[in-house]
Formats: sequence, C-alpha cells, structure tokens
Amino acid sequence: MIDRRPRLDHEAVPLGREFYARPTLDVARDLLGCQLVHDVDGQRRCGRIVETEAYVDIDDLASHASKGRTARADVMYGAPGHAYVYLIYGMHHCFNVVARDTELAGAVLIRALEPDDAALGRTDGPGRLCRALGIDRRHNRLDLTTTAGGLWIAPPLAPLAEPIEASARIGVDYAGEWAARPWRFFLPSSAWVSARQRRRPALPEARLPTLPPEA
DNA sequence: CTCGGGATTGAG
DNA sequence: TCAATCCCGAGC
Repeated sequence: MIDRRPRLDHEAVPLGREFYARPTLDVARDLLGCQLVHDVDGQRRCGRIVETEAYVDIDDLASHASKGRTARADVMYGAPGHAYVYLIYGMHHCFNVVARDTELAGAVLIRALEPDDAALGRTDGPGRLCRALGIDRRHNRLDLTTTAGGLWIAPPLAPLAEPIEASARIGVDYAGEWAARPWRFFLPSSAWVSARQRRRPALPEARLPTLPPEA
C-alpha cells in the first residue's frame, strides 16, 4: 500500500517563541522555506512557505495595527508566535504570524505555499492557501509554538537554494509611501509565486523617509 | 446606529 | 474590469 501522506520530517518540531520574538523583517525572510502545517481530523495538510509580507509597526499605514489597539488588531500587540487570522472582502481569510522584538505590534502575512500534496489544490495567494489548509478565524490568536492547536510551523527541510528577493507589498496602495517599501519577500524560482507580481517595483530603502524613532 | 472600504479572488 | 459579501473602524 502506498503511503500517500504528505512527507514531513518525523523529527520536526515547531519553531519556538524565540524565532518570532525578533525584528518582523527578519522573521518574514526566515519564514521562507519553512513548513506550514495544519493537523486536522487526523490529516496533515502542509506546504513550504515561498512568499511573505511584513507588517512592521504601528507607524506602517498598511498595517492593521496603524489604527491603534483595536479589537481586530489586538492580537498583533500580544505575544509573538500567535496566529492573526482575519476575514477580508467578506469571503477570504488571511493567515499571519505575530512577530516583533521591541516594536509595539507586528505580523507577517503568509502569501503562498508549495503544497506537499497537489490534492490540496491551489496554495498560491493568501486567501487560497487558507482555504486549502482549512484555516479560518477559529485559528485567530492560536499559539503556533506548540502542536497542541494543530497549526504550527516547522523549520526548513533543506537550506534555501537561492537568494531571497524583495518587492513592494501587494494590495496596499492606499498606504502611500509605506506601500513602496520592499517588505514582500519570496523565492523567485517558485512556481507558486505570482509571475505578474514577481518583479513589482519597490523603492530602495535609502530613498524612503526614515522610520520614526521608537516610542 | 449607519456608512465606506478592504493585506482577495475568479469570472467575463 | 468588476462584483461578491461581511466585518471592521470611524463618526454621528
């Protein structure tokens, strides 16, 4: 009998709190190549993260945290390593991980996965990957550093084979100059990264206004 | 309470 | 190019 379970290192353990308790931009880059895992109903759904976006702090007008500690964004102000899941356009979910070191609030949006099993369906795009893995708002605030909740992230199964590329974030043009920052990260050779958005232009960091000093 | 709009997607 | 569809945050 053929074992059709998605492959995953049996020794894999979830990334710990210390992984997420670092600058959000570092976490966003380091999540590339990691395995996002959802164990549900005795089944494992997982895939390799190939595209992320950083939402860095309360000054970042593209971030939900920029409106203050509202009911929705509250989890972004809480402990790193927890899930932030919200509904967008009334029909799609977006999955983020809370990440920061000294900032007030931060999160990384997971935008695309390479599925371990093609039967999962499409996992390119933040809404589609949530649908494929069965992630919804029930998972909001879930602790990702333990397997107890069924949703967690494991370190890469192999070192990255290529340099990370960066671009402007997608769908946040309302955020003015913040939208131009190169805070979207991806593995350029992955077929699960949108070709159309692949080389979305971003201003060099040096051309952008300096970040305000930390409070 | 109403109102405007969204970190998206899929169809036409 | 456009609409689906419901939640959130702002303002009265």
